[in-house]
Amino acid sequence: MDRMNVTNKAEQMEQIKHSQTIEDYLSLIYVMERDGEPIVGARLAELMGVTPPTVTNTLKRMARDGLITMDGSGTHLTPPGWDSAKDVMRRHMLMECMMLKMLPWSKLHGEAHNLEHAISPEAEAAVYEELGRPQTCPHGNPLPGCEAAVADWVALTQLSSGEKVVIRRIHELAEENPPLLAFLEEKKIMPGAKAVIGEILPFNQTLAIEVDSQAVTLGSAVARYIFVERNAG
Amino acid sequence: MDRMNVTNKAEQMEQIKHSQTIEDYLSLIYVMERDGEPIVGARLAELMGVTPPTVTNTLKRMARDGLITMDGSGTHLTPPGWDSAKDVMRRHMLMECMMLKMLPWSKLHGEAHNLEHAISPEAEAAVYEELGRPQTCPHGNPLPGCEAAVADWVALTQLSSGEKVVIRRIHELAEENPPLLAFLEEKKIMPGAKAVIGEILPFNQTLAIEVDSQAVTLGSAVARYIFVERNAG
DNA sequence: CTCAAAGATTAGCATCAACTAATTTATATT
DNA sequence: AATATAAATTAGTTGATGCTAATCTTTGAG
Repeated sequence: MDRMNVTNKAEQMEQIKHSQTIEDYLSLIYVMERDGEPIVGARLAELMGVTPPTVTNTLKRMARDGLITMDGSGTHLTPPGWDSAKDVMRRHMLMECMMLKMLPWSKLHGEAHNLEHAISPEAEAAVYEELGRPQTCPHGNPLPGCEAAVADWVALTQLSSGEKVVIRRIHELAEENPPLLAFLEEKKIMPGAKAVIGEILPFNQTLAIEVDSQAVTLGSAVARYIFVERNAG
Repeated sequence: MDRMNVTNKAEQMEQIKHSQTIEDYLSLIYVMERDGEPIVGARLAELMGVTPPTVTNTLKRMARDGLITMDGSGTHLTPPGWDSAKDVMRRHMLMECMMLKMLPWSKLHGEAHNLEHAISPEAEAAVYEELGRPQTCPHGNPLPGCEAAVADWVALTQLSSGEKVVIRRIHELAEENPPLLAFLEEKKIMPGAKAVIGEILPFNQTLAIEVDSQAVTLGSAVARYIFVERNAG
């Protein structure tokens, strides 16, 4: 009896461990669901670098294991799915923070993508404390539960020419593109950088900004994923 | 032509990536080969926590992939096998060092056992520099190429009653036993601790030592795996 | 309303890494 | 030499994760 109670408590606290593959799917679905976007298998296939049938199979296993539901209303995380997904996301972001002093900014995501599957809950907690309980990752994305910390930042695409801003956040889905991250780092488009909005050319799907006295023209698909703080100098 | 040369150079430098399972086998075989012990499949099965047929199959794949040879003279690492094995060992030990400030000593090995498969060569190099190019892991085992740093330390089983020593090294194979590590940590039998050899009872297969004013009796199978510095009391 | 593009699924296959059950091969010990 | 113990292997199975080829299903434009 006593032992059963202890076990039950442990199960409530500790996260069930999933395979690396499943954890990767959970991360992607988490971001999409958090942002209110539909879960499209074809999109997952692109982001995961696998074929659509592989996604179908994997999502079936996830549904079988109670992580997601797939009905007429689309694909959605279940409550246990949310728990596991938040857990993976937090590990991912803390691993990015941990490696901040070791690696260039643009390589943090890739490194953390591997480390996130390997770190134990105990080590994760130690890192969290060691780093002063961060609310965002080095790209400015919020740790699960800290969404409020980023709520006021707006996408570049919502701004007008001439506005002065501070870069605050590169969205998770942009992080999935390593050459883009390297480009942004080279152009110093990173959290904390001051910027001025330049020419906005909707017909050309571009938006120019000046960062560090250097003009950079961004495609709108990228600009959509860069969030800034307004009225900040 | 130029591109091929570049590729070849890269292959010489960068390590070929193997599965976590194969990396785990490589680590164990590395330690056994380094110490001149024969590679016995049944021993690998115990240490890996799998059944003997699984070991047979896995070793076959490793031989097929050119990591080991299995002929009349036993099982041995090939030159590429040595390279990959050293690479895994170094990553493992550096991950132990990296987590030293986050986790209790007895949990470093288990954590690093997971992280070792996840860290990139670039991050590994950064950690190595950050930590001041260590020669041993927190258990006193030598990084590949640093064997000389531990050559003078002797096993507890080779000492006589009354000798004053400093604990220097807990052998890799002892690290595979988590309860043992917890026991050693609790008894403060860790690198750096001063100790005095107590009663040696060969017929009982025990050896007593005093650490931190506390007497501890060790089984000889454990004592064999603890190395100390002599004449350092 | 038709039809092409996009998305999802089915069917069939391969590899890795496990397992059990049974067998074979050494190695030691009387 | 005979036998007991230890080690290794063979055969057959499973599940996760991938693939290709082919086949539905939507769904958005005309």
